[in-house]
Amino acid sequence: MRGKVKSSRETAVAAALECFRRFGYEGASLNLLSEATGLGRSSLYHYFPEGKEEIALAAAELVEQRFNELVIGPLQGPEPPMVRLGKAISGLDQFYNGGRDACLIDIFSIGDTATALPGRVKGIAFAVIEAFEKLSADANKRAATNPRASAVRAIVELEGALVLTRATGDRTIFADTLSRLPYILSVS
Amino acid sequence: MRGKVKSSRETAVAAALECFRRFGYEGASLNLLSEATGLGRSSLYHYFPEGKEEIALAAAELVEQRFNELVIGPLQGPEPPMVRLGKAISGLDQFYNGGRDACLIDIFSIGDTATALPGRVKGIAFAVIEAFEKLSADANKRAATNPRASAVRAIVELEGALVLTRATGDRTIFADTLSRLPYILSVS
DNA sequence: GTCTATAGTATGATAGAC
DNA sequence: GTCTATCATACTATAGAC
Repeated sequence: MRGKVKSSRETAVAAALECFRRFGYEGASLNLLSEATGLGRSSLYHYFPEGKEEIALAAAELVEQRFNELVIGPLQGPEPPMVRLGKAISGLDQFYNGGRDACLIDIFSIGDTATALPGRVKGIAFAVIEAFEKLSADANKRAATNPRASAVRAIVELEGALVLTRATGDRTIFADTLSRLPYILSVS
Repeated sequence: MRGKVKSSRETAVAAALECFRRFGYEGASLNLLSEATGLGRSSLYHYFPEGKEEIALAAAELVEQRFNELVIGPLQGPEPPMVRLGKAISGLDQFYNGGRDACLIDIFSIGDTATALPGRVKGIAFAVIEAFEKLSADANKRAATNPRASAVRAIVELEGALVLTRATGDRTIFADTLSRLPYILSVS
């Protein structure tokens, strides 16, 4: 029985994640979360007894899992660096929906949001930086590049592109940044 | 009497701006705004009859004014491009408090925030892009650079650096981005 | 201009029937 | 597991005394 279709909780977390990305932590009210998940406020408390903070934490965990599948995993594959980066770029485009969806690193670092949340997304940020760093190091084994600085700059440009794409509505900004990643990380 | 010191409204807007930058639009409740401004909820409605949205709009206008003074004005000065950019970099460092304070372009583009707000900050974003673009064009009059793309990339890196600095607490990210601006804009 | 008081609504969260 | 009903609190906003 279990495993055949996604459980209510799983689908609920995915819907809640959309909510948080669109409206922010404070903006995603239980009413919105209830509508988005189709669960009813009380049912939400059945799946997430600790309330809103637990929903947000589950959303952050889902992001971590998806990022591992779509970005970090491909970056660590056995193929040549450029192939790995190509897969990661596709994953990033998918994860951020072509620049339309916000990043929790941005969203969950605003305000006095609950204690566990900023730490969780901070961890994801560092994991991505490390993965980019290793890729850049692999691609430049005897060159005098600075993989760490390049990796940080890659995340900086991705986060900035998402902000500016959201603010201006111009999705070419995000697309251009994706296409710049090989250059930023010195992977060719 | 009036004019000697800043009016209550002016100081209130400055305090409210701090609130919005720290907690976001939804997170900055009237209680927080009342505490921060020292005005009392009712007094806030005396200065801003339309309520919270008017306060946020006034904050956005203050940002526009400060940005003109600290960044856009210096960029348009008569000095050589590198001197102008140096002043703008100092202005950016001051405006963003060394990376500690968020950008309204980010904050006010989250959620279903009131109608006038996203448009207002979008305007500021385009104004900065244009100013950077002209500076880069001035500095590369017969070179084959792309001033528009460079200007967009400068804002992208600034916004991204602010996000990542806020999320990680590492202010060197913002400082490094400031020091990269001459390179990004091909101004030397 | 600032205050107290308060309206009316939305919030996060709980209890208990089914 | 989902429902209705409800709690206490916080929210934005208004009215009116001073």
